Amino acid sequence: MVMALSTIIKSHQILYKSTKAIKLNSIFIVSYRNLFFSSYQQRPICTKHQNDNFLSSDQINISNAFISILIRQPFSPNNPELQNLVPLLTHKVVEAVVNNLRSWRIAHLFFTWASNQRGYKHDIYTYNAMASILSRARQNALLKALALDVVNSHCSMNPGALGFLIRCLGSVGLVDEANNLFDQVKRSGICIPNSYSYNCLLEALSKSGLIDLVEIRLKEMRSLGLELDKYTLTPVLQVYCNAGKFDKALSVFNEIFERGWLDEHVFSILVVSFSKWGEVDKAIELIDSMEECNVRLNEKTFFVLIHGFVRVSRMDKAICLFDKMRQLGFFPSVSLFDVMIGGLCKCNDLEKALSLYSEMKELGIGTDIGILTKLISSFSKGGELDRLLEECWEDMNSQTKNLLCNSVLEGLVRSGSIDIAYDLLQAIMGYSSNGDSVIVKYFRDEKEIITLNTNSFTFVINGLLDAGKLDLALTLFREMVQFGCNQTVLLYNNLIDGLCKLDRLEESYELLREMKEVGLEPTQFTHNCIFGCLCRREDVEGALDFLRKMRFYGHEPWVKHSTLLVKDLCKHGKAVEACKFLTDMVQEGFLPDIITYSAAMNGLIKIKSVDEGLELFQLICTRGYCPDVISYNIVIKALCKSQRVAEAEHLLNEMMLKGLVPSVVTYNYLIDGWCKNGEIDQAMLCLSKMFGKEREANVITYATLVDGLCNLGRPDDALKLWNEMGRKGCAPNRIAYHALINGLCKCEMVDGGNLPDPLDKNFLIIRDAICKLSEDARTSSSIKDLIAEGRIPDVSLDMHRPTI
DNA sequence: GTAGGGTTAG
Repeated sequence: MVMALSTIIKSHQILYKSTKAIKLNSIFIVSYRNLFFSSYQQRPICTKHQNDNFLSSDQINISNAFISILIRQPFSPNNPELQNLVPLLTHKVVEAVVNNLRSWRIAHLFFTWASNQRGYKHDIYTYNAMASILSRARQNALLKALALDVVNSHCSMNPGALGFLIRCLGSVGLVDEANNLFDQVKRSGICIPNSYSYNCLLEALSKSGLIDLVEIRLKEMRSLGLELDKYTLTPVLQVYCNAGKFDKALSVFNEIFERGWLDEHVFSILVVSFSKWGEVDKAIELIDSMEECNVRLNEKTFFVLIHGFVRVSRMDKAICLFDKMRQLGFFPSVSLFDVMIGGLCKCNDLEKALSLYSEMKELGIGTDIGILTKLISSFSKGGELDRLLEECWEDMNSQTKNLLCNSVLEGLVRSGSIDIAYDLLQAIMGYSSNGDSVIVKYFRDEKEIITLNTNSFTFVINGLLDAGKLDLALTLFREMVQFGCNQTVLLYNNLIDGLCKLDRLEESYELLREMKEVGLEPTQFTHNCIFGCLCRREDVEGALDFLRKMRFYGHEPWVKHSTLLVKDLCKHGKAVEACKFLTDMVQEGFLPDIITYSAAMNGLIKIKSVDEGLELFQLICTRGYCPDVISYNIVIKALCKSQRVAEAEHLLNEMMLKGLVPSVVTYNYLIDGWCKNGEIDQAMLCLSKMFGKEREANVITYATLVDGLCNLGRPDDALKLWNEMGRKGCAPNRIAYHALINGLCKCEMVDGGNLPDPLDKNFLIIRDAICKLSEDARTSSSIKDLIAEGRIPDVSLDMHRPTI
């Protein structure tokens, strides 16, 4: 065998070159490892895996031979070199090869190839080696297949091996597979699971939150007389904690306690859960009792807990833990100070934040610019920035002061103190400023060391723009150049945007011209600010001209602007012009979208005719647009309003066939159409079909139907529906009340003296509606008129009105 | 340092 292998290995060029006249001994491994390190970045063989320790030198060499073939791409199962090695395939070799290939893909190809070789069959160790690699690579599908393979192969396994496989499955969430595999091997007698196997399964089930299964398995363990240990109960505790099952978690915790298994991990699970449940006090109590048990939280748990407390703004407890942590001898990191100071700033406990900052300095932790920035933005909010500066100014070198300057500017702007920011900038620029802020004084005294940069100006200019101080922003923009700061595209954009929003179009053009002159390329945003302004002005020709210029830059006009233009034109009765604009846009190569066309359709319908709207609808369909629910709604509405409900129904079917889900608006239009068409039954049928769907009927649906029913002289049904509306939890509004009272008046129920008995529920409804309408300023006068005319009763006289 | 525009009842 040694001879045969020697021949094979010698046939490999790589090995031959690197190993020269090699013998089958450990020298080969060393040189081979070097080879991989240098040229293949391969993990060295025979170091990481326990199993490798037991490999004979033959086995090592065979594994190496396989690997050297496998890492040469591409892998081919019919490679004669591989075939030559088949007689040497053993479980140990397969395991070593799989474990030492860097690529899980190649490992799996090899693993599959091996399973197809005559005379070779995987055992649980090769399966597990592969499973472990697949789980680390998160190859769930392959891992699932492997688990099935294990079961079907009936390969024997001990409880430990079963546990290992279960953990592989569990770690990638294949918990059903783990559970099934467990049962299958147990049932078939392949393996008799022991406590360890069960513990592995419990851990997997717990991680996936499967409480029921955890309970079943635990019971199973108890009934089998298996010994429970710490590792059995810990996942049980975890699953209860994660599910918020407070009592059960506590009872498991107590069992762990009674059995003397309490450790740091168990404590941490419960403490972290308490904090997640918001039971901050209980968490603290538990930490105290841990001390009695001589168990310490570790640093990571402290960190998690403090973070958690800060997140829910329980700074008192966070401070408590922070102190405790330090009492226990942990040295808080700068990131923990960051979290604590950040939390205190958020809660506006600036006093404490500042004192923590001092402590941090005393501990010799350097000034952190992130922490200072947090402090600065809070202190500037509280107007006490000077106190902070007093505290930290002396600790800062000129570089830090310089860095801090922009943070101060940013903090001031962000906290809304744009005036102070502006004063500060002016002071550093050497201009006199009106402001007398202490912050300004600090920096003004050291203005020589402060180098302003583009960011300094950007913060303040943007702040001024947000505050609506466009002209001040423009002045600063002009001045920044003298301080050697470059004007940027961002600044030009923001200023142009500001000008356009104020309809100062000429100045925008001026800035646009200027930015091009200084070699800054306008962006889509720049152009669209101006395009939007032209659209808002309803300047169709201007917009089209500008759009042609934009095309030169390859910039697309934002369709929201075109839509706005179309909508505004339609609003002013210029639907035809709107359509012309769209046609021109298309000719320029810019295609409107379905929303723009919907706006145009709606306009055409309003101003011209239903048919012209429909025509546009058909046209865009033939051009490949897919109308959405709203575009269908627009045409359905048009058809319903003009008594062409059958056509509307046809469109409803069409949209549903396309997979569109009609909205409540769609149904409301149709319901109104049917009501007006005298097809009230159809309308009521529609209502009944809307129940239980996502498109639940709303107050408009009911008001429409109430109106419809009253118009058909069915006041009793209208009142019935009104009751139903209340039962469904749909609150009536002013329009609905109006529809009811008006409707009832129309069918002479109210003024005809046919009111229900005052003790009747319907009477109360009517009275309530009249009250509501009387209370509303928009309807009170017309209600008064109706009362004066004697058409409806004056309910204000009714002093004994029971509440409904 | 980049959005959000089109459709309901009396």
